[in-house]
Amino acid sequence: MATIKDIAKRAGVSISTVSYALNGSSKVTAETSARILAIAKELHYIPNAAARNLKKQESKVIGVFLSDFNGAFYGELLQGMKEGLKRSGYDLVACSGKQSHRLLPQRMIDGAIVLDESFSSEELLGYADMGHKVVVLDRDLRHPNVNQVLLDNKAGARLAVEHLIELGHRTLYVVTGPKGSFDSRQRLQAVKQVAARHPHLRYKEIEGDFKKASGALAGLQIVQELTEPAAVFCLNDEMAIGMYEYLTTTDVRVGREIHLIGFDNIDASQYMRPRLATIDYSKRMWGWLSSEQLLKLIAGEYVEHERIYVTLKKGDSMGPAHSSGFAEPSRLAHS
Amino acid sequence: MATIKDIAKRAGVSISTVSYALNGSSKVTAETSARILAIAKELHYIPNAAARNLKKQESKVIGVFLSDFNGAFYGELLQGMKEGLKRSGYDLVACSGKQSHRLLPQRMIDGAIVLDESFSSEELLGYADMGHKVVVLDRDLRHPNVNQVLLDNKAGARLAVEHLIELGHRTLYVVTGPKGSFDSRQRLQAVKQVAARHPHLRYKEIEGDFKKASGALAGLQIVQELTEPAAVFCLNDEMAIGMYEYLTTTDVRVGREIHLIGFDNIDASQYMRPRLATIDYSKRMWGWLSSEQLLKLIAGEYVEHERIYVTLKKGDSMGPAHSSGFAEPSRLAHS
DNA sequence: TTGTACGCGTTATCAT
DNA sequence: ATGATAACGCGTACAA
Repeated sequence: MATIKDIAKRAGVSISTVSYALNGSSKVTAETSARILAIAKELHYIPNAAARNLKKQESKVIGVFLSDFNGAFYGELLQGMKEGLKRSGYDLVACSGKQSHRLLPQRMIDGAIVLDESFSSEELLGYADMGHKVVVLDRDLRHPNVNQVLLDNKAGARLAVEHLIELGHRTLYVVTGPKGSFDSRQRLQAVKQVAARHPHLRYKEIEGDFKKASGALAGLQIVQELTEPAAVFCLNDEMAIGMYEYLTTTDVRVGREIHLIGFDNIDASQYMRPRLATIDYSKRMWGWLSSEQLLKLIAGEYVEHERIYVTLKKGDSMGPAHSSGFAEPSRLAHS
Repeated sequence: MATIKDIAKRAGVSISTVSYALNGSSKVTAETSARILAIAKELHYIPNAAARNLKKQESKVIGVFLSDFNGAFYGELLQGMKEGLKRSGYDLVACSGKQSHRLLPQRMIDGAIVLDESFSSEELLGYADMGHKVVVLDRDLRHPNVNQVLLDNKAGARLAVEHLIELGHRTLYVVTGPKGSFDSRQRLQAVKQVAARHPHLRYKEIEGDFKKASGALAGLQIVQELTEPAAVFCLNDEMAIGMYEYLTTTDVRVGREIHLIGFDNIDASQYMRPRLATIDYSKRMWGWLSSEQLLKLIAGEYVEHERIYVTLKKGDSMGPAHSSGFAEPSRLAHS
């Protein structure tokens, strides 16, 4: 490991001259500088991050904390973050698990983007109090050092429910996310608001956990009590797809007896036939904006909370309520 | 930011005493130690990683370099790595993109696991020469500081081809990965070896890139020239699923006119109906073993290269060749 | 228990 | 105008 000392010795100058040369300072003559650069290259010199970080009190790395690495839309989200950091000199590392939280207070990273319910708000506030900068994507957390970049969950849920009401549906099942989920709570709240304005709508909740299997399970339950066409709003696409896949093993047809709509428009949704109706938003922009906000926070700029707008993505999995006459109840196999 | 200096001042002792107390050394009396710990907690003391890393010449973080964050099996793979590091005191961070390579030479991480073709072997060897520890999952790279944990690609490809030959297939399309891919090259090589032993096998290559779309494209091409049942070996599941999904839009039925087998057994494969035949292996074990190997490398232990064994996962997407009579060529719509 | 050198790069200050 | 000296950031660990 070559250090600036080695270079200085070899070049016959002091370490400060080397440092200045390496940092392109005008305090060194062009020739000296060139000679030093040449020697640095020759020795494969690479500055030690620990030393630099210690002095500069920054690492030029930002961390994103995810609940796991399985999330169906993490790819695009992280891609967006990387784009937001492209020209900033910052690098992005993805972390998961309580263990890795230490990177923030220990200052190995200059800031954090959090999309992980299991990262407690108390812990986060503690770090914020210590001066660390955080952007949250999954909760309503107010602190000068915390910025929010949240999905417009309520608008999305409203769009979904109003869409199925317009299509004439009068029976609505809602499959929720886990109790602790901010997104799930917000979406559910909006569903209730809309439902309250439509008293003719029969409305029932089924608890899920945002994972595929819980969607399949909810599907099983719905099929068993199905007597007329029903609309199902799965609060995310993963559950919708889980239910979808379960339904293909029964005689119940999606878009006929059961009408499905999800939330997230993950990659797999576009491949379903009939296509899964869902709520769409740009994961790339979400990531991009998050990193932008964090950079501003780190730079000490004032930033307002941001909201990611959503749109309705129609699909034949959610059709009009009346076209299916339920003429043959025998089709409803209970497998 | 409280430092050991602050604690020392408050406790009326020297910084070295504080350091010993914090590190649980027996050189400090229990009372003093307790007092110091209490003050540390009170001041919300957290050691500065840069200072510690600088002194200890290690960061207790290892990095995994991925080509992107979209990979269908990264979730399980990374989960396996985390398990391998569980009790080691090391944390895992995932990185992507050339930018982030600096973390290794700058010593922000103590070692690297590489699954990213775009991370060049030259660069990697350079780092290995500088003493950095690396585990590669995607190439044959020999160096004292580099360990390989590779899939048994050849066995897998052999299993796949022999399976379809046993089922009576005489026409085989192989959809390859990108040219630079080590996995693709190895799999292809094994295919050729088996094919050479079965001269009656008509065998044709189609170039793909391991992504969904290229599978669909290959499907289009195959359908257009299809005159009798054919077996298709997509060198990974993503392409197989791409082709699968394309075929559902035509009159060609998977498992009848076209028999499909993939490689990887990604999550989505189990949901296809008929199920996608594929080559299976434990992503969790792959990750687990990789991190184990890296830890040993870092510890200076001697480690041999490892190989991840694979198994054949049968599925109805690959049925016997003879059951489909091709009685109605009109079924082959060219949509 | 404590003083202190050390790890390494940055930068203000001082000397030529 | 150039470049050298030294303090600094913070925690570790040896010598005293």
